[in-house]
Amino acid sequence: MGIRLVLADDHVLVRQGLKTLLESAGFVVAGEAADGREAVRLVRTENPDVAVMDISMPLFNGLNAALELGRLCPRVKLVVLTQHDEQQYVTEALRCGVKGYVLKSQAARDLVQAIEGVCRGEVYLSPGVAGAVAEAYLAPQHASAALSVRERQVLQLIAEGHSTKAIAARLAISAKTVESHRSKLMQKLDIHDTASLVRYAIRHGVTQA
Amino acid sequence: MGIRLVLADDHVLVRQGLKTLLESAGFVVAGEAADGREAVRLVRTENPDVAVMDISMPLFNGLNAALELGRLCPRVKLVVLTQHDEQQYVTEALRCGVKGYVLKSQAARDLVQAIEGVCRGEVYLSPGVAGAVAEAYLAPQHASAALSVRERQVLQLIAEGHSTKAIAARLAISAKTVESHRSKLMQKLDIHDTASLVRYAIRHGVTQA
DNA sequence: GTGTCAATCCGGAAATTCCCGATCCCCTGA
DNA sequence: TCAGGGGATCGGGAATTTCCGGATTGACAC
Repeated sequence: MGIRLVLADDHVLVRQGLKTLLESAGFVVAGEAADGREAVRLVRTENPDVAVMDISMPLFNGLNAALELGRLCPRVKLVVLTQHDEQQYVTEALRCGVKGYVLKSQAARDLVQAIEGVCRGEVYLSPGVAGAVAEAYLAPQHASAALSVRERQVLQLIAEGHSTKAIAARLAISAKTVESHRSKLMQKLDIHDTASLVRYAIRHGVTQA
Repeated sequence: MGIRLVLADDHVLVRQGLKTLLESAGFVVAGEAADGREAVRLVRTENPDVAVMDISMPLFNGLNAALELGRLCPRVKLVVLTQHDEQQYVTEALRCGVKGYVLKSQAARDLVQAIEGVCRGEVYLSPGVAGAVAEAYLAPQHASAALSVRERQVLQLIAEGHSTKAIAARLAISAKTVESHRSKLMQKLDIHDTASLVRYAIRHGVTQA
């Protein structure tokens, strides 16, 4: 009998497509969920071998679900789907107990291999993100992944569109200090342009679009 | 013979799923593309009945492609897929000549109906966005910001974090021209810093956070 | 055929970012 | 107690980018 899995994605259209793909690959889709909360409930009742879920879902996302499943059903392996290949996403997912990390930009075969891999107890990463993980291990700064209060403050002001000079004026410090915080931010986040900094801030709720 | 269509989505995994769904619904998928540019090229060579594409794709998104197809291949009907049901997204898509607007949160049947509808010359909107369009008619507040195709394209690349130089290289134009587009953008939108430009782009679905 | 406008390009001044280093202060652990 | 680490603060100078003004071409409308 095939591997049983639960599938979670807030987009019904995408979910139906994935379901079809996975079934034609020989898996059994034991249930579907539209958000993380529902996914957790489903995993507890269905007790599948693997849970496959999108990370970005409304209300209760895939990583929240991952943490909860890690506590409640540690036997169930978790494969997440995402479009993000940046280092911070991958490492954060791994910290949440995710066993498989698959990029949506990869073909279906990649997802199939990930599911089979985690069932054998392996950790599976899509081609292209393994490098990010290696970097994270080599770079000895992941202890300082957390931003300081001042840095977060500067990040918010940058994302709100204030110039370095204006930020300096508002915080009553030198423009050079603001630059310093900015570069520290970029270093910590492995981001090297303002636009990506803004997107990071929005994604992390530091400011709004 | 079934309706021929071209499918564009930057996520291979999602695209494969959609392809399977559409084929089992009796459509013929004549080609697949990973971004708007490729989609336009494919439509011109394949000359399908319908183009189905995700709005949010990197480098050259679905609405850019919509505008270009409206000029080059007005016969080909366009159905866009998106997760956004807000009024501004819908009306903007309609202004770009989109004939079908389907939410990813809807089931596959909705997409099938949309494709069949636009082939009969109808405009199809997913349940839930019709109301948004009605609102837009009642509240005629726009009168603003009709960006040219090129400007939208530059805006997207800026918001994705590419430098002026990199954008120039990708578009095969002078960096000076990119600067020119950028300043035109800022003038039209009354925005005067990159961060706000990025937030604007995200709010209007030109790129995502 | 004239006017408008998008798209392209350029020069030069002004502003900003980036990469180096440095000081001060606070806290923690040996 | 004191050495060390890290955050917060500043600066110089090179490199890059933005900003402002102007200018040309081609498409399309009236």
